[in-house]
Amino acid sequence: MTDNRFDPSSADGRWQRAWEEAGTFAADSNSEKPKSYILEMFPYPSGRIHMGHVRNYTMGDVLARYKKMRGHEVLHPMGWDAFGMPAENAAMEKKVHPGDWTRSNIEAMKAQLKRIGFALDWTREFATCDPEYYGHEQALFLDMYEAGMVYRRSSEVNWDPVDMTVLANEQVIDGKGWRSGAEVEKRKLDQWFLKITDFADELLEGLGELENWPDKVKLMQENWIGKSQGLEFSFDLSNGAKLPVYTTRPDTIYGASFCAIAADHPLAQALADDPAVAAFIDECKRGGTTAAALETAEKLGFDTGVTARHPFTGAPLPVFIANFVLMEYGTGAVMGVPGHDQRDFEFATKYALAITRVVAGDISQADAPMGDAAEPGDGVVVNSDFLDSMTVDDAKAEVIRRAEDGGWGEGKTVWRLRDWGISRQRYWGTPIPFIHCDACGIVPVPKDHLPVTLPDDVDFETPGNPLERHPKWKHCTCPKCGGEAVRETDTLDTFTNSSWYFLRFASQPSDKPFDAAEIAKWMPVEHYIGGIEHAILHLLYARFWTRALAKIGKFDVTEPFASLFTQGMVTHETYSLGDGSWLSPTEVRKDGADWVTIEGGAPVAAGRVVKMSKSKKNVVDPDNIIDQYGADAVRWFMLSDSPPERDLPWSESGIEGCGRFVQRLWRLFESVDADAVGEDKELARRSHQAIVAVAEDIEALSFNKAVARIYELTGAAEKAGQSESRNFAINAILHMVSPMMPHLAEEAWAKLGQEGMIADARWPEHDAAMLVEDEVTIAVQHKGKLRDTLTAPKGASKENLEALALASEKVQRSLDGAEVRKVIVVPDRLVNIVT
RNA sequence: GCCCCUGUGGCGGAAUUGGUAGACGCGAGCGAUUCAAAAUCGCUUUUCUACGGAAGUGCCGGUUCGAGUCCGGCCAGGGGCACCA
Repeated sequence: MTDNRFDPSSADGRWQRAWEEAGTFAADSNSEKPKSYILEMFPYPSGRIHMGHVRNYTMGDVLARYKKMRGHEVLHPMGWDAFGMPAENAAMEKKVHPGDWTRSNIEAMKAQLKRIGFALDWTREFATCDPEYYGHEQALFLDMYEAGMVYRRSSEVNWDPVDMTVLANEQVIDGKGWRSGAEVEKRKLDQWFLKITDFADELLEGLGELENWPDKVKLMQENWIGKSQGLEFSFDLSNGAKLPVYTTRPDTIYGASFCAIAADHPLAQALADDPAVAAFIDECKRGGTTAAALETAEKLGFDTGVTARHPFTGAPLPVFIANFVLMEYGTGAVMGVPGHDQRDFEFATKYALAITRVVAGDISQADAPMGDAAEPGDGVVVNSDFLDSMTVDDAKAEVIRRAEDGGWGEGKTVWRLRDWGISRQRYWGTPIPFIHCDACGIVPVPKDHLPVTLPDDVDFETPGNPLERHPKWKHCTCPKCGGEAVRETDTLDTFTNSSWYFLRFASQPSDKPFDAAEIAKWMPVEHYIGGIEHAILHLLYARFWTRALAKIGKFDVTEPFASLFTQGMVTHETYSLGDGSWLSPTEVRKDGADWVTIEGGAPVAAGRVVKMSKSKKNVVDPDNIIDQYGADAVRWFMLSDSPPERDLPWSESGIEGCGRFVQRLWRLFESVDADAVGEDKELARRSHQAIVAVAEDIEALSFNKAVARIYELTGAAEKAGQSESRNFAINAILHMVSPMMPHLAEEAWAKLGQEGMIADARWPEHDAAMLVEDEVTIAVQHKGKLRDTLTAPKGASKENLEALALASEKVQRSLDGAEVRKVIVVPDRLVNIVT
């Protein structure tokens, strides 16, 4: 008796080795074929592959394998985003070297990835902590320095007191460190910066050409870059100084009743000799920056006694130090227009300042009283002398024109985006390749001295930067004067590592970061797939690096990722005991309709379906699932049911269903009678239709729809009697599932006596003539409701369809003798009778 | 507060973009096979129904011969930004 089951435990590994030995997925850049670069965001080597990785890489894998079947030369690489703080945390907690910890994690995760059978080109694998990689990164950084894109300045930084490092604005969430969760402090430090603001305009404009990016991500980047246009002008102050302010509403200038400056504005600092002023400034700095604190924070001001002269009316406006004005945005000073800005309104109410209407619905409402809130909306300008009855937009332009003509102000664009602070006081990162010399100042490390490598002997017993404390590492000679000097001990933010890795995958010469000709062959990435959490940081930085390197003349690519796909999370039900403690899915079982613990049978509450996380214990380990069901069932599950951009709820019954389908397909493949003859036209037609539809679905990344179509055709083939058409259908199914369930497909391919591997096979051809149905089902409606369906030959005339519809007994019953006023016929689709 | 997205059976979700709502999967039920079980196969599964039908895609209204799809107004859930002048 033959065992007619597919056995993944023997087949999976066998085919994985076969692909590896044949070099099936190694990309040949000299190939004449059209090129496809498929990339998933490379993982941080945290220790284990989780289901989120599996979902991400399965999607990319289906695309890579499909593209190969379509005759493309595919680059589908994998590597490791290997620098970062968890390695240092592990070093501190477990007394291991960050490098050793990282490399053993890579080892383990690579073995896990290989078990899933991904079509990866492992020959291009690298980790960002390889000195070769970060050495080239240092070279690129020096190129950017030479091009004036890097600078150093003393700046107030976000200091994380727990991790003892500086954080980028992007890494501060609600005033807390993104990793430690500690309240972030302000400190002044000399920091390295990348001039991303020089690229603000093109990064914003470039979004326009990214047609295949989700609107959501583009919108988030647009908001992050935050372009606004307005007027910058200076008030003459009563103390003889000038006060530059920035406003996006110059049209409301006649409504200004005060000025407000930030607590750390130079003018405020100059007045800080007065203890009352100093006390107020201190109070402003203490204010929390959390969402909740801001929501409830009262608008506070301190009248400096100085007044500003209104540029048109000459009226004296009081100048306040105010807690709601930010030094980092615009000029750190604003004109307060209470009538049409909510913050100004609240401030004016508190300090009894004039609230004047200068915008109204129309000119006749100029004297309409203000309500209990500002009116920031559109309208016409009133109570504003020469601006009266102009639209808001015209008035803006007019005020800017007069300011420029009068030489007291100019139209200006202001960005929310700040320069990217890249200094990190950390060991496990790319050393910043600069040397500090007392005689020569800051000197770049000569390129032939690169890489500046990290020392191996480091101690993590005390917090802070181990490079700073290292006895020898930072001491060196100045490349310029040969005198004693010290190295820069800051390392680069890890986001720099992931800002160009896709270039290194495409081309990896040893003597330079990449080769322009090779980059031209592969870039841009055709499909980039990863999590929505990188919508701003990583994706903005990678776009910036690509544009910066293009500007230096490294290549012609401006946008690195032609199409972006952000996949949803893998979620799972949560389980908890009465005391609120979480239980892992392996600790519970279903007892009838209820959940109980496996040990002890205690009642368990099944909670919300949320992202798999260690803290909620609702994680499922891919390794265990692969042991149980094989790689193909897991891959199939990842593609089934949920649209890829949405969350995928993991379920035990779902994976079981996938395991069943793997066996069902195997039985179908085994049922092939190679000598079968005869045509089954209906099945043949459905096969051709599926070939077209599944291809379209895969190209649109609608894997759930492709899966559903494969189920349908499988069901039809199972029910059909033996025929050539049935063999054609099964062959089509085998090819269509091969990107999704490659091990099963190879095993069946071999068993059916086919040459070579299906990984090298082509996507099946369809016959356009076979797609057309000869009969169609026509819906018949009356009063907008479906009354009957009828079968008609495709292309039947309107008259025929109308006659057929009216002949229907059900339709006649519904008409009940009513007069037919109109009949709408949509050929091959429906007849709608109007009475 | 501002901006954006999403609401369809018990569940995940389809619906050629204005043309038969609920494909496909999961779950559930009934049956076949079996000494029994697993596995497998078949049928049923939106709701109500006086079995003729009627209602139904978060709610209210509109446009249309026809609305899950378009428009207006709500409600709920999720996400992003956040004192950005």
